[in-house]
Amino acid sequence: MNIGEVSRASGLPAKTIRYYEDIGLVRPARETNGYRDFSDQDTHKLAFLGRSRSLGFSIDDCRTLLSLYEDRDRASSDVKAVASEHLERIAQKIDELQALKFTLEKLVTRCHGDNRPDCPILNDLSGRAAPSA
Amino acid sequence: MNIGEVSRASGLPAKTIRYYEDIGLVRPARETNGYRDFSDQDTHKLAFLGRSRSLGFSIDDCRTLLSLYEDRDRASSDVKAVASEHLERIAQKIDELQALKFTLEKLVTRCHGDNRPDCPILNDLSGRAAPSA
DNA sequence: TAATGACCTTCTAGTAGCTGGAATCTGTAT
DNA sequence: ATACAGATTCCAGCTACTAGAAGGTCATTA
Repeated sequence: MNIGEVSRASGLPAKTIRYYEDIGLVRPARETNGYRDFSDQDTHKLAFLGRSRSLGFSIDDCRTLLSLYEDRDRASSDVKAVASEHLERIAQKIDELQALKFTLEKLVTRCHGDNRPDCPILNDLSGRAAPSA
Repeated sequence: MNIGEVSRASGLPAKTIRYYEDIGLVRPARETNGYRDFSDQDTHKLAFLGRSRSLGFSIDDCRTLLSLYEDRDRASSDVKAVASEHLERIAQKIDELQALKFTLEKLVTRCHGDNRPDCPILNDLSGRAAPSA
């Protein structure tokens, strides 16, 4: 399979697939003309990567997951550990963003948003008002 | 004021302050020995930047906010617009992350996490199970 | 005076994960 | 023959810093 087909099949841009080869996530064969020749397994691997990335796993996590996936003797606890840590980071990120959102909402609400220059948002940023978070 | 003092005063690492000069956010004077010489205004500006960045504004937003801050005739509606858009992006990011979290939680819960190789997480990633999101 | 150590300078390169673009080759259809 | 799609490589750029190297400056101490 040429890269274009694999791209359509996996939903990943060709550039991304080449990049994944660059960093050693896939190793497609080559045809005599130099074109990459992807096996079904390569394609499957790329779909796996696409799904993992879409769930927010880092490339490094993906590497680990992929090697666990290919290890028929892995323990599911190893997989669970990777996913749990990732989940933990996401939960933390959500908390941070929610705190930001809360602060920004207060500031935006307090700003009347008209033609006058007086602005609680700038006052906060400049440290001239008690910070809201 | 030397960069070290300003760093302590603003809470920003010296490296970051130099970087901010590089990209034109501050333009401190120079002493004869080549050291940067920060005015109170520079320091204030850096504190403004630090607070803005801590609220998650992009450098580009910071640039805008800073110019609005320094424009005594600005309309507060301009500031509010920048902040509202930022808020919007944050809210959207939170939504995305919550969807991820939901999916991952389901997967992690379904995985028993023991010594056996069978793993619903890998099954999902490999596309062998109906995706959970 | 010399040495030490803290502080400052500039420069380059690296981080994550691609993405865009240029220059060039291959394959297919007209 | 020509056009055009699709393939190749390589280099640069994106965000917002951060690490590190090589070296100059300042203040204190022996």
